[in-house]
Amino acid sequence: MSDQQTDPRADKKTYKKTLNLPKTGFPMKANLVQNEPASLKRWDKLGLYPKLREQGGSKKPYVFHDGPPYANGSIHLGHLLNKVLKDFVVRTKTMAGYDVPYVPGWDCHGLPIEHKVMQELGDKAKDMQPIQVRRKCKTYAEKFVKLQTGQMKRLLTLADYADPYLTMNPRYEGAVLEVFADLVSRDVVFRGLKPVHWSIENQTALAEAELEYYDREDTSVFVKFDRVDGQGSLMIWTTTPWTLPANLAVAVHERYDYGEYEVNGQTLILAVELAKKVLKTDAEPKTTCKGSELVGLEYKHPFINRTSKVVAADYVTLEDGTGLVHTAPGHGVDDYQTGLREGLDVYCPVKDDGTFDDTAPDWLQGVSVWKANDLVVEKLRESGHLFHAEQFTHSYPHDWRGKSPVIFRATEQWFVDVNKSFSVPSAPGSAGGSAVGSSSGGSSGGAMRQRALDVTANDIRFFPEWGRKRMRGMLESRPDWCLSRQRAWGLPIPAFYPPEGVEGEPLLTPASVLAVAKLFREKGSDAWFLAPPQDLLQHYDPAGDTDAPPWAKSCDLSKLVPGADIFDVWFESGSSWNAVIRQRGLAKPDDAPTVTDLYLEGSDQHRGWFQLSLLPCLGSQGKPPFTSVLTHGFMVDREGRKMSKSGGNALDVDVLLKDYGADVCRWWVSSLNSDNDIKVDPEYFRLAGEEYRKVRNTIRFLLSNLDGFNFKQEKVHFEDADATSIDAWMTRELTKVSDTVLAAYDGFQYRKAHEALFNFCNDTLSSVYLTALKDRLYCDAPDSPRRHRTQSTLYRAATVLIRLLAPLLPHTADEAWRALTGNGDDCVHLLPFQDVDCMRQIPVSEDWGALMQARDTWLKSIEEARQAQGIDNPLDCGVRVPAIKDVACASFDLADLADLCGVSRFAFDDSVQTVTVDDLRSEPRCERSWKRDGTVKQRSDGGMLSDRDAQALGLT
RNA sequence: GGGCUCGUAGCUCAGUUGGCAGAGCGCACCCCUGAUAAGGGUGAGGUCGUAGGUUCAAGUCCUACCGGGCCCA
Repeated sequence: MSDQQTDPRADKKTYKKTLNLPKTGFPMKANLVQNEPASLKRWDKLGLYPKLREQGGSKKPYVFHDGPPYANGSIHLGHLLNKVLKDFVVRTKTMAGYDVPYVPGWDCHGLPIEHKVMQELGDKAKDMQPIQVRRKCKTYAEKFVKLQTGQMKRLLTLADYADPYLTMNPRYEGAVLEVFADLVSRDVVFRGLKPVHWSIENQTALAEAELEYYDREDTSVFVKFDRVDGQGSLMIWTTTPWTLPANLAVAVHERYDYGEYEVNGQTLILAVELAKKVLKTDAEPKTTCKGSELVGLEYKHPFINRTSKVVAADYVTLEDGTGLVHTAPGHGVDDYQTGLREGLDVYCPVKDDGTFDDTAPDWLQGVSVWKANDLVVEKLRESGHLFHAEQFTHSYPHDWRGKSPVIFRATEQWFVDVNKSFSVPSAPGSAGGSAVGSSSGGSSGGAMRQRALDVTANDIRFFPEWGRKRMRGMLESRPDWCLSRQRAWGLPIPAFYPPEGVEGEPLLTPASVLAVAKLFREKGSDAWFLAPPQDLLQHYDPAGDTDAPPWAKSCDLSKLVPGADIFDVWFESGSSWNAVIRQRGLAKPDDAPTVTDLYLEGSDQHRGWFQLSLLPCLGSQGKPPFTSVLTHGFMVDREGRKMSKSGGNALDVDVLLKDYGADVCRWWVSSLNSDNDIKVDPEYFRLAGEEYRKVRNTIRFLLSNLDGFNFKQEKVHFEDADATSIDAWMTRELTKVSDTVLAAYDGFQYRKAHEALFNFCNDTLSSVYLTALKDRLYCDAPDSPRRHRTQSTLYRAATVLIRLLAPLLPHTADEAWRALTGNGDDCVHLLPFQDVDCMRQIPVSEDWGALMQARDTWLKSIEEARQAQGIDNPLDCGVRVPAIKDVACASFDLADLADLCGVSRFAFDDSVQTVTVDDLRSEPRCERSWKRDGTVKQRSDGGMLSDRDAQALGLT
């Protein structure tokens, strides 16, 4: 006995075995990198996604639509953020009681893939037919869909990966054409001119990505454009003299100063700031004016019988030239925009082969543009319009394949007119073939732009709210939508041109488009490149189509010439509300104001997918595709700079998953304010891992103290007398955290949920409640009512907490849930959030708020006293405090309060003015609970024990 | 250059209609050793991007500027 008293280790040995110490199979170490893939397999085996669909039959649907990432490359941090946020939506809405079918998709067509494939093919590409290139592209896209699918699954995202949507699938292609047919029937699709980069060598349009810039020496000229009123000349500058025949305007900047200068008896007008450099003189201008005063001034073309006007444009600069910009809408993008605004023709006298057509002056007809440069200069010199010519070296675009210089040239393209009013037949919506041709009794009129502005202002919800402004600005400034591209890898625009020798508009009617749609649905769009025209139109009868152009009605279909244009890929992805949501029967009812509930993408998609889904949907259905638009920001590094592979500051998702696991990455995502820029650094994942461990350990403590406890059989029903118990307080806290987190989930505020959950684990549970419980959990008799009441509460905490965490930490929550139920086949993801209404019935003293607030000051006093009196262990302290105003102090269990302070004894004592800490070291210590309880005395086994501990051991 | 947006503690972020600058992490010091590669307590940290203005009072409203981001040009 004396040994036991002198050697504390002996105490341990004696009584440790008599305690109810925590025990669980839920390990402290998560080992996510190994265990998460195992979870994936288990969910696959269980059929989690299909099971949820079965369950969902009776539930209200929540229609959430995935925007398609591009099927190219490995996923990056932006995908991680986007996909995890989307998964939060899917999982929180599912657990909130909705049916949330979620079809992931990929954007498969388009230039980046075609470009990559062409690069890989190298010289071989030149001899290949479009269909051969397309097959390579398809294989390429499939490869990356597969790769990315695996990576997205690894992020533990829940989606219909068994049946994703691919924009290159036949059923998808058919559905896109059905949307297009609707737009055609609204009469908003037209053919117009637009300048594009044109390779003369390959006689094809090129995209920006297919250009390579090299230095090139050209003749630059300063040219005098004589004023119609004879009062001098406008001086312009250009490095492409061959574009002068297409000059239709001169642009000035309204705010710049322009001056009239006398040179060799002529009056020349140019920007004051550039006069010295151009005229090589210090002469002062005769007069000056603002550019705005020049607007409207008429001038004569130097060698064509034509007058044009000065217009204003804000892209005019004072870096080169004269401040007066030669404007040829057929030969430049800026020029084209200006031309549109000013109502100028998109005039382009240059043919496919780079020679001038018969609208050009006769001395240029048939001449190539490169030869024309010299001819034009010579002509200007002869007529006295040339002020100066010099060789000029500048960076100039070249065809990436042939390395030959390209030109800007207006070509015929397909457009959607966003300013033309149309009406939409009333429900049922078309985009499936029901409404062909014009229809009466449609919905209200208005052009696409105006309709889009209206719904943006009034009907759509934006998260964050400023998305509304951003969308509006982009809609206001957008031009007509150019739908066509001159490429191979895409969805063909199903237009047919008349046979050679026949004049007329191309055949493109609602019925002809739907006929091709039907064919594509059956055979895929490869048919366009394989089948003869009469087969492409096998579902079409021109004679019965009132919209068909006259020539087509009597034409032998086999003589038609299929067009070579494909759709802008944005039209394909912008039709996904039809090609995925409506086609799969997932849409909201036809009479609902929108097709889906939510689109969620990066904020760049205000211009991209959001807008380009909104426009076709308004055109086809007369209503927006989404009720709500949720956006997130972009990844930047810790200095706030953009992340890029070339910048060397990009993080690899595979590496992050390997180092931290998906749940930690997801926990990080949930911690973000994702409205705006998101700073990323490896360090932040380490910190997220630390927080994750904290949460995991808290759950582990809950589970480890529920070992052997059967909630259904042993749960304690709270009586009124329990209202002042610490367990009642915890129950109230549970309802609070549940309310907070569910409200945050409902409003997509995952950061708020994250914060509430972490603080609940870290503070409410770990620091306050669980710490206070240790004594009773470990030392009370295993089946004591007090311990059972606490375990009932622990169980409730576990079930509420684990389910709230499930959307954020799918693996860990699942693992914990199976540990809680003891059934390895259970799956928390098949359950709704825990209903806490039954817990609200449990009586709770309203005094707990004041007590918990007071606890902070008690702890501070205890700390100070321990420092002052040299008391190491708080269990060597007793605390006496004066009664708290308006609190029924007498009704509280002093043992609860002592445990909340971590001391051996607690009392309300009106004889003290302030918190008083007593040194209890002279009193005997219970060798089992280590508390200096007043009841400690020697027991029948010889140990010094308190009443409670003696009772627990059955000793007297 | 234009539209939208952001700048608060070392880090991540809260800060409603103007009313005494907050939380968590990290850090420092201490405790426990019966959650143990865990757990608890206490504490230090800020000229709210800069400069003006409105106001009794500004992180918050206004103006300009500086530095980021997205989308355009």
